[in-house]
Parts: sequence; structure tokens; C-alpha cells
Amino acid sequence: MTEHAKGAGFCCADHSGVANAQGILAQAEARARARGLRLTPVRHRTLEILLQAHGALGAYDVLGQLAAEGYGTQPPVAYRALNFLVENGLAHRIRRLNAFTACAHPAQDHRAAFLICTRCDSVTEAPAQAISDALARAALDAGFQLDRATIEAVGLCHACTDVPA
Amino acid sequence: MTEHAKGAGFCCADHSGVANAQGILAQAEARARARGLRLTPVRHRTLEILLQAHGALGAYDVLGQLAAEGYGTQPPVAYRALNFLVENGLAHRIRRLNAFTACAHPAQDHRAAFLICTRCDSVTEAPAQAISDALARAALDAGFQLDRATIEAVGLCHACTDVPA
DNA sequence: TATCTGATGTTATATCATAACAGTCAAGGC
DNA sequence: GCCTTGACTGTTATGATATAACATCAGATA
Ligand SMILES: [Zn+2]
Ligand SMILES: [Zn+2]
Ligand SMILES: [Zn+2]
Ligand SMILES: [Zn+2]
Repeated sequence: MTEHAKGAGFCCADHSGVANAQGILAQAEARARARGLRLTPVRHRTLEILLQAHGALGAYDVLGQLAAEGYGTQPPVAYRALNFLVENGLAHRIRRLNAFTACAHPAQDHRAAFLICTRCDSVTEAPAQAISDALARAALDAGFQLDRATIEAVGLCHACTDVPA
Repeated sequence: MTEHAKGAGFCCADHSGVANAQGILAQAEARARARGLRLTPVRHRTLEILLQAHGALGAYDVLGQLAAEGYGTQPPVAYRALNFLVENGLAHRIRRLNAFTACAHPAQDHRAAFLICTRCDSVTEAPAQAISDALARAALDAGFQLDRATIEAVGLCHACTDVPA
């Protein structure tokens, strides 16, 4: 079990940035249908695991759960499902944490930034259109043809800001 | 040797974003003096190695060079020097590549974004004040107390955009 | 001198990720 | 029907990245 997955550090209930897992799952399923993506049992279950998690989960955390439920026991099982979800807009990879989190808005294509709390390990997906526009300008100035970007902020979430120490 | 360090893929000479290694090194030394940082032999040499590299270097690439020159041969030697440089504004960590690059502007404190070319593996440090401001606004909206951020863009650098295939 | 501190070095291990290959199964062509 | 094909799942094995814990050493301090 990795540090960011320990969960015990959470300071409040609706802290993970994924308040309504059921609704998000429905959106994700709709997206998959609309695009002809095959949301197979492992993939579907992997998405559920991410949605039920507080904060982001490492691939081996996901693998542990999958293995315990009768799916494959080896790393590629988790990595394949996670990469599928990421590539199809159903999850995001958090590079700073070497971890994955369910997309909070799978209904629409979007640019996202992630707000990572160093106190409680929560990961919140924030709309990043404005940030992305600024980045696009910077790229243009450098003659760089932008494909996609990673935007990850570190600090204290709302709940943890209130708590003194 | 890792993929991003192979160097052979560069499509032009001044491609690494570190055009004037000597000048940057002098700035870095000045910064260290001004702040009372101990730029010891390993640390100084590590910075030189980063400056001479095309693109970003993995810790094990740096370690290989250090070891070949009579410094320690084990991973902590490289990681300690690299972390020191990063923590003191003399280098940056590129999370997407699991790699490190010398800071191109160590004279002043700054926010940086990184433009990573998928064709030639070059890494260019771009000014990111505007992006950072946009991110600060997004964080504020979310009640998030921002500490620092990682901004990494992936795409094609200027030189590689011109090359057809 | 005795002690303390920060830096460097080591061994050993933890953590993250992918290559390569084997078996399953459903869809489509003959 | 039966075969081919391609997507998916599973495996073994290995590679790549990173840190914990401890020993040593040199310079600063009292
Ligand atoms: Zn999203
Ligand atoms: Zn928090
Ligand atoms: Zn910089
Ligand atoms: Zn390029």
C-alpha cells in the first residue's frame, strides 16, 4: 500500500473530488457506448475502484483489489485497464503521485488541472481551459506545436486549510 | 541509457533549450554564493552534466557519468545531488520523463513550464508566469491554497515541426 | 581536543512499469 | 460448420526508478 492510498489521512468525507461516484460512472458508461468503447468487466471494475477511492490510486493498489476479486494478479492487468481508461478520457494519470484517478467529468472532453493536497492526499480535478489557453500562448511564442499537457498543483485543499496543524 | 537520453534523435544543434551552458553555470554559481549554498564537487559536476546534456537526463544517466569520473557509484549519490539542485532552483524535475534538466534561468526565481518534444526529446523551459497566474485563479476558485505546480506540455518543437516525417 | 553537523559513500530493498508470449473468445468470411 | 482474425486477458520475467538505513569523513564549534 502506497502513501497516497492510505486513506486514513482524510480530514473530511467529500474530500476526494469525486462526490457522486454513481453519476460519474453513468456518464462514463454513456461515453463508452457513444464511442463504441468496450468497457469490459476488468475495465469497468477498475473504473469503479478508482471512483470509490479517496485520492488517487497507484497501479499496484488497483491490482491488489482486482486480484482479490478474481481478476488477474500481475501488473499488466492493472496497467492495461488503467491505460485504457486514461486514453479514452475516463481516468487521468497523476504523474507527481505515480497514480491514477477517475475522471470527474467524463461526459465532455476537457482540459483538466489537478489540485493535490499534501496534507490529506486528496486529488481534485479543476477546469483548466484558461490555464490551457495560457499554455497554448506560451507554446506558440516558442514555436512549439502543443499536443497535450500535464498541469498539477501542490498545496492544501479547502478542508485542510481550515485545520490548524 | 534511457530513451530520452539517447541524444542521437536531435534534429539540430541548439535544440536542448540550454544554448549557453557556460553563462548559465556562472549564474548558478552566483546564486549559490548569494544564498550560501554549498555547491560541492559532486553537485557542481552534476549541474555541469545536466547543462551539457541534450534534453533531460534520468538519474541513472547522471549516476553513470558521476561513477565513471570517480564519484560514488550508487543511486543515492545521483538522487541527492539532483534533489539538492532542484530544491535550490538550479535544476528542474521533469515528471513526465522521470528526468532532470538544468534550470535555464537560475539568476532569478521564476515559474517555469516545460515543452517536451516527442520527436527529438528536447526539453525547453518556457516562462510560465501567465500560466501560473491562471492556475492560481483556478486554485482560488476551488479554495485551494497553492504551493507550487508542475506544468509540462507535450508536442513538437520548432525544429521538428518543419521536418516532414 | 572532543563534539557536532552536513556531505558522501555504501548495501539492500522498495516501488513503478513494460516486454514477450500463451490462451480465450466472438465476429466475419468461406 | 469451420477457419481465420483481432481484441482481450492472463502469465512469466525483467527493466527502470527511487529510497531507507547505516558507515565514514571533513570542517566548524566549543
Ligand atoms: Zn477529467
Ligand atoms: Zn486536504
Ligand atoms: Zn528554471
Ligand atoms: Zn524536436
